[in-house]
Amino acid sequence: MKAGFPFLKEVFNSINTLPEVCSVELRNLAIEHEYAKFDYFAEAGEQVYSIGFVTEGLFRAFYRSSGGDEYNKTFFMPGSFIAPLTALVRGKQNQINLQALIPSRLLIFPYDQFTRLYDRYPELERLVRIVIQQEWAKKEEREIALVTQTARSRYETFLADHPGLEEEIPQYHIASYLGVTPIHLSRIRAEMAGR
Amino acid sequence: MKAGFPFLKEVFNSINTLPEVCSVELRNLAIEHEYAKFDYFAEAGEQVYSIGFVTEGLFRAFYRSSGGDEYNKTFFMPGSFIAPLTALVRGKQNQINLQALIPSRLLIFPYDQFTRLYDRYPELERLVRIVIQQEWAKKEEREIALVTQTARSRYETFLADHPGLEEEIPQYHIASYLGVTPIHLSRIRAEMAGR
DNA sequence: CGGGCTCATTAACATGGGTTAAGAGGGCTC
DNA sequence: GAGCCCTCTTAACCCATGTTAATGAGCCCG
Repeated sequence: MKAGFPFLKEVFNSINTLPEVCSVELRNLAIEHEYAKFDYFAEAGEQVYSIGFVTEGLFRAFYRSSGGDEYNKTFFMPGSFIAPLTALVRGKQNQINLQALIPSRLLIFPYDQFTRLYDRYPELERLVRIVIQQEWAKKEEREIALVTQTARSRYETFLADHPGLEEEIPQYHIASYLGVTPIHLSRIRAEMAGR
Repeated sequence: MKAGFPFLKEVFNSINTLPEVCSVELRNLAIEHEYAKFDYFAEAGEQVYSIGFVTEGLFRAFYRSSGGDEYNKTFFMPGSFIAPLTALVRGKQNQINLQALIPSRLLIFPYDQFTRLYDRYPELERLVRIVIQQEWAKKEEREIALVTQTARSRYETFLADHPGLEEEIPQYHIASYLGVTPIHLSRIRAEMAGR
């Protein structure tokens, strides 16, 4: 039961130390859930109420355009928060799909109960603020890369940032993350190998 | 003296109500500074120590590539926080230029003293968390738009999101924000007018 | 072992947007 | 009013990347 919780506690404490009572409340709030390959934690079109913490496996966040094309925004490795944040924050219908790419496990928290803990544990709110700040900084880097770098150098950055991930998932997921077609990624790979 | 402070207080209270003592401390911490057109609040290459709040005018955040090309990330209207957040959070050298596009005014806070207030005023930390969450959501939308939409529809979105701004700044700033050359923006405009 | 899958590669062609260059219009200053 | 600078536009050409289509490799399953 809640086998992933010690891992969560370890990750949280490395960001901002929480009082023991707060950890206990978090543990009581969490449910642990297992995801098979291709299962969804959240889907576009739904109302959403939860945030998750990845304890095992791998997820992706992707956006599906009206034409049906998919664009991968982020990969989530163990130790990350995973949440349809925009929908939760704005109370709007979710636009972002969160899907397991391999068999995975999450600790899941009801968002309203989680945020209600902020009132009693400012340490938790601080932890969340810090995590979101870091995510904001990552997004800034990615935004700049998308506009100023070529697809090839974004691929090189991806390889450096996600060691080993290339072997675990199909290349079209990586292409989608880079914002190019699988055909073009294939060309880039040919070009990199050829010289 | 600190003419912009009532405006800051109004904006802050519309996000999360702060205790009066906290407002007083904030006011004591702030210095007000005037910026002429093209003055910088922060420049790439510096160490940075402050966050600002725009009370009048207009700023842009831009990234300058190694080749010297500029890419505009954000425009800051009155009522916004403005800060080189990535550099502040990571303690690294700043990469992002923050520049006034018209004569402007900021309320400026030393970042370390501002964040130290979080310990005594969780309400302030909550306010910051909420603001950053909203900014994160905006960045998500922008990221998706950059990858999935054509330059023309990004321009249409820009016009809807920034009413009136087009008349205030040169078009090359808008082009840069859209991630295209001024030449191409001109083509888009011709195409939109022609039909 | 043969027939479908899925995924990656390759080629031919199409297109969005970059680059270079030239010119036009508006607003300065002297 | 002449010259100058800054901004925007237009045109010609070029390249990165998308699209469509065909081929091949690996794999699963009956």
